[in-house]
Amino acid sequence: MPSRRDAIADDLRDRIATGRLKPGERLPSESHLAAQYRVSTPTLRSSLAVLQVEGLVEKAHGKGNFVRRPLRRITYVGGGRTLDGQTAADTALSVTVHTTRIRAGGHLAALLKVSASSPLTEFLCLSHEGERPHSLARIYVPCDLAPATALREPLPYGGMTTQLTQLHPPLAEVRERVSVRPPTPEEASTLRISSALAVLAITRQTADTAGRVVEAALLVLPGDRADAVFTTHYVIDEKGTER
Amino acid sequence: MPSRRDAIADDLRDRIATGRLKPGERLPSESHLAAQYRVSTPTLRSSLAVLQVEGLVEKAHGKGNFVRRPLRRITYVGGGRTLDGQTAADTALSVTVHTTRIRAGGHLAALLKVSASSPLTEFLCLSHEGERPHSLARIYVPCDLAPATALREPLPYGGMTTQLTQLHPPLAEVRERVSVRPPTPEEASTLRISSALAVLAITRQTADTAGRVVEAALLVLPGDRADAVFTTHYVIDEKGTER
DNA sequence: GAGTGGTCTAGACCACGAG
DNA sequence: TCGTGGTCTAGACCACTCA
Repeated sequence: MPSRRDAIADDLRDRIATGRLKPGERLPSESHLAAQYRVSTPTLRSSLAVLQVEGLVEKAHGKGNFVRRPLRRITYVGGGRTLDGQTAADTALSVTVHTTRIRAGGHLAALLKVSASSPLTEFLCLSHEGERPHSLARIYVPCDLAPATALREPLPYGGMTTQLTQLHPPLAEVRERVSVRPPTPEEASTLRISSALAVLAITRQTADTAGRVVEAALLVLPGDRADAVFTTHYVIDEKGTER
Repeated sequence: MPSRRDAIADDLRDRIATGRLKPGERLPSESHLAAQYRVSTPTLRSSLAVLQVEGLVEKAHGKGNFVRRPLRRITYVGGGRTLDGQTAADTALSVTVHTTRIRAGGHLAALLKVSASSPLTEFLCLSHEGERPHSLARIYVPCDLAPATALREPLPYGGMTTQLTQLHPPLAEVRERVSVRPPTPEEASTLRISSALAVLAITRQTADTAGRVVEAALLVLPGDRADAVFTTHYVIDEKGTER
């Protein structure tokens, strides 16, 4: 037997799917809905929570619950085609970059395969699509690979990309690990997502032909809007099929 | 100011991290904990819900709340190295496969780039690691590529892999789309995960050199245990850097 | 100030698991 | 049967938004 919560969530989901509740529209207040469905407000709120993690409803404290506008999906393209990973070209993204010099701690040292406390340049990137926060990226590069001017005049977004593709030795391999987890409180607030919504977390390592890790990135994308796409081509040589 | 819920969740998380609550151990009952923390049971339950989506606590109706044993991570390796995508070799996975003949609906037809209602063979794979459900895979192959015996004697897991790598024309490209979403009720129950825990959903298309999609797969992995790893190599030719 | 959602309470009743 | 978690109630009080 379906619970009241799920039954109400199903009904509201249907009202959204069939357009009886339109994108951007405000739902009746929680107390009104609770009265309509003849349940208590906590029960009704748990129904809304279901729709919230599905990305169908957006809550705004003091204003109401709103049907989410059909969300433009974010597509992360893997494989190092764009080093920053964002399809920054087609969507008008505004990006703020903070550049800092830090020292590798335990986690970062392992990621970049450098000794602990070796100097790194951190690019902290927050991209917006209009008013809406879009994604969060922390990119780490060994200091000798980052332009010395980066601290004073931050690179434009993607500037590090062209910088790296001209390296010697050249780039050889991109390794990306995708996982899903709840956002940290900071991530939830900067991305303006509910802490109940999972994020897509991508850890990227880029290495050159000498095996040196020239870049590592920690990317965080809101789980309800983000996809990551990876394309791998098989290469045929004389001996058989390889990768 | 942190809410009571978060404060209690933080405290319990700390008790788990420092080993004062050990893996597999049963927590005090919810009413006991509520009394200890001097909150009502709904408040305490919401704290446990936080730890639950973080994968630290497991609830068992009628038995209690348990600290999760450190979970062996599932790593999906992308790029078609193993067509089934599971690292079946090193972990003792038992897999049940159900083979069915179906007709492509709208979604599947688009995925396989075939006309609607063209015949497909579906491999419904549920893998277990010991007692614990591990992952769910629905693999679709055009009927003429699936061995005719598949319906009577289901292929061993991975059998379709070797079948496909020997194709003519040979395989050319694997395209994988990773996204995160809440599980469907069926997925939640077959994978034995809470419906509040997001899953990693991977849609895979494998094409041959003629551009024909020879396989499509819908993979579902529990979000608290799963990673997906993609490795891309750059190929250098005389003209410059390519992929 | 009026209305909204956010948090929390102190219970009630039901469903499940184990002895 | 007993203790457990699962669901739900009918409120209270606070914080936020907007007129």
